[in-house]
Amino acid sequence: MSAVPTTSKPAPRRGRPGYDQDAVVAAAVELFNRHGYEATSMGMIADRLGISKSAIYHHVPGKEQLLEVALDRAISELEAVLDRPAARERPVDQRLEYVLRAMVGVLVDELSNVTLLLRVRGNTPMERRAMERRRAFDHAVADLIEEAAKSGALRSDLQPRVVTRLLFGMINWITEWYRPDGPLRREELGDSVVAIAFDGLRPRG
Amino acid sequence: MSAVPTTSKPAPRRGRPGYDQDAVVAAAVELFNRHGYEATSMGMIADRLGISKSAIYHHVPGKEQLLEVALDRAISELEAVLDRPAARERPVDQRLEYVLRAMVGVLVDELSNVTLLLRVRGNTPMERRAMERRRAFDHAVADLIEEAAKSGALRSDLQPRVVTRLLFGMINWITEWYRPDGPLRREELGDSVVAIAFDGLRPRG
DNA sequence: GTCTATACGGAGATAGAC
DNA sequence: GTCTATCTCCGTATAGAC
Repeated sequence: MSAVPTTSKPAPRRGRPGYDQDAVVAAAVELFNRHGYEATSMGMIADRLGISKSAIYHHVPGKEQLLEVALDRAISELEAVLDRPAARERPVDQRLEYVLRAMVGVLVDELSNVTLLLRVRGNTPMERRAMERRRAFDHAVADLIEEAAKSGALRSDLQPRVVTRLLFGMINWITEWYRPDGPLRREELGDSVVAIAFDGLRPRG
Repeated sequence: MSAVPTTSKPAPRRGRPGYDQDAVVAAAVELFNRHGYEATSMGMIADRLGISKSAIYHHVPGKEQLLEVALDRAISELEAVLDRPAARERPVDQRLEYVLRAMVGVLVDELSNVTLLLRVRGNTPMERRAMERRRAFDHAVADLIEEAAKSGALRSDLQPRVVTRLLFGMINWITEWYRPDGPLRREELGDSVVAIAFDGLRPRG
């Protein structure tokens, strides 16, 4: 249903060599994350790629589509997590644990695009559409947490909504510091998130 | 030592009525948080205040100082937390708990300014100075966490650096969703953060 | 403390050549 | 697929009147 084709064709392109849409979008996303979307000019993207401003318009109709392609990719990957069998066919507490780990995985794999998604403020209709999809995803995970709390798998003295926000904080903030070329692997990161979320830092007696 | 005076004079100003620096900065910060610093124009700030662009230059030498005043205020409040007696003169685990709660308090009290601080990307020397102060604060809290881990007050199977990042995520992300006019009070929020951080979500048997 | 008028550069986007 | 040239609008900042 998305208006933006992902253009992920692994087949070698024919014709004159040069950039394809994915490469242009990737360069744009890096700059959007550094300077903000609105403050990033087409000239900056062109300089980064070593081509002229107008050449970008061959790959994409305008600046906003550069953002839209990246946001669509990020939110689609997150949505896909909830459709996986492991996120649907288990006891609630195991489903929640799986989803938290999977969210960390998507964040790491799609770090730039998800970073961009999390920074969108809803200043245009397109941004609001992306935020709405994100909000639906957040709600689905919140429902999972509430279900787990009602089943007795989670402590009952905390508000599920607040818990959801705080867990999302732990995970979403990963985009602000994680570096794929660093020493920490995604699996260890997921383990740490789950460890704190379920058991906390105090040693168990 | 900051180059930017805070201009917090509660005494009524004399002379011609109009805005003072604090009011101009407050309006600017709201817009910076919505559109990003670079994408916010002096014209947008002027429109918000109902004055002309050039009138702003009476209160502040330029756009960058609007940012600097806000960042200085945010980081100063955070730094002050670590100087409080309660953050220095107790067992490490109690000091850590106090600091986490106090960070939540500062975030809530200085929500707009701290939000802005957390979104700075280091694109100018001034932004990098603010980030350096923030980094020093983060390091001080990280040292506290490491000290608590070594003393046995925290479990030893998690890397203190990763723990620090995840705890900062829970807290810093509060700027993305907390609304002061909402039903959740700062004390409850601090309690929830501490509860998850130390004990996690699993019921204790 | 605020205004109007203006300087000057850079923004997104298009036309049309190669 | 990329280029140069150009359109039109908006950016920060300044000068000087009230």
